[in-house]
Amino acid sequence: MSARGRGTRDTDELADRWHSLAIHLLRGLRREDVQAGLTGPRLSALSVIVFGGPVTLGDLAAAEQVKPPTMTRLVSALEREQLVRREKDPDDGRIVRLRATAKGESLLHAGRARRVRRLAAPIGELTAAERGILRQASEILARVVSRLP
Amino acid sequence: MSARGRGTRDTDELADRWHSLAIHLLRGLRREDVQAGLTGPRLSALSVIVFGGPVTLGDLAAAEQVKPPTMTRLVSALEREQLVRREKDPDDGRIVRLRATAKGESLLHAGRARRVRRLAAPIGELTAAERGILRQASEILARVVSRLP
DNA sequence: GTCAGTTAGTTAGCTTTGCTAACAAGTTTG
DNA sequence: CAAACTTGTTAGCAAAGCTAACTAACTGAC
Repeated sequence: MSARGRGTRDTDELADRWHSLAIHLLRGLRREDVQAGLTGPRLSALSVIVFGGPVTLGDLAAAEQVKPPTMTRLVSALEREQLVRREKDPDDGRIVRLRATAKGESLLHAGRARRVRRLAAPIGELTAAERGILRQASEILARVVSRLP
Repeated sequence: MSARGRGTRDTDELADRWHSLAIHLLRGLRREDVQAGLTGPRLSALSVIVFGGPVTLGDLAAAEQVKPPTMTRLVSALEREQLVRREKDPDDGRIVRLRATAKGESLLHAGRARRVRRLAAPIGELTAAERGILRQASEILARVVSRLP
């Protein structure tokens, strides 16, 4: 079926609903991010660095769907708080490699736990079947997001 | 089952997954919002005004999960572009009631259509069953968001 | 009826995040 | 080697979020 074929009305309404949902979900969690000592974008970038090993600044910007100057600033903030180190690449002097410090790792885990706890509370109240639907939907939606034109 | 009972690991992972998904969904749509002539928060506020009839500034701020000063500025921006009118309440001089102008309504619909089209493209490629899951999940997640502590 | 307290919204000032444009330094290639 | 490309940074702008402090208007107790 084509993207504008049958079920267009349905599709549009779904799209709108998810857009609004994403906005409200993030606003609901923002407070917690701040309490964790890191804002959302910083936490998100730190998370990629922690789990994705040493990574270049450009790759990190691409992963976070952000332009390089924005990532430069995010990384500088993380470095100022000693959560991340910039390392020179021995082979290519232009490249900056990013690595999390021990402090960065432990802060990430603490912050993530605190944030997740907040969202996890109401998710934990759901039935197992409802959580199953959320799980399936998250996989579908991840695919949708990765295919945004 | 309690919120921290069985399935805690599962719940935490779901929470984390949805948080990250929301961030990336919004970043993917940001470009389109700008092209629509309105930023995301403005579009979102305008949407509440258009569909929710005349509404007070405080109620709108609460609905958008934002503090009053933030909403004052969003509304001022919308008013400057003549998308919204501030109206005095005849009974209570403190209250500001917000109403969309005709221009505001048409711009909302145009912007919404443009934005939705972008997200709707990949959603339209899904099977009907997958869309069904997304629909169920959106209802479940809306309940989750409304219960964020 | 007046005065204290509360409520609704605004103003001022700060931080963070996003962008583009312009630049510096390093690498590759012709 | 010089030209062109790549990587990251700096500078400067706008938007959105906040708190603190203020004005104006309403309410209630006396």
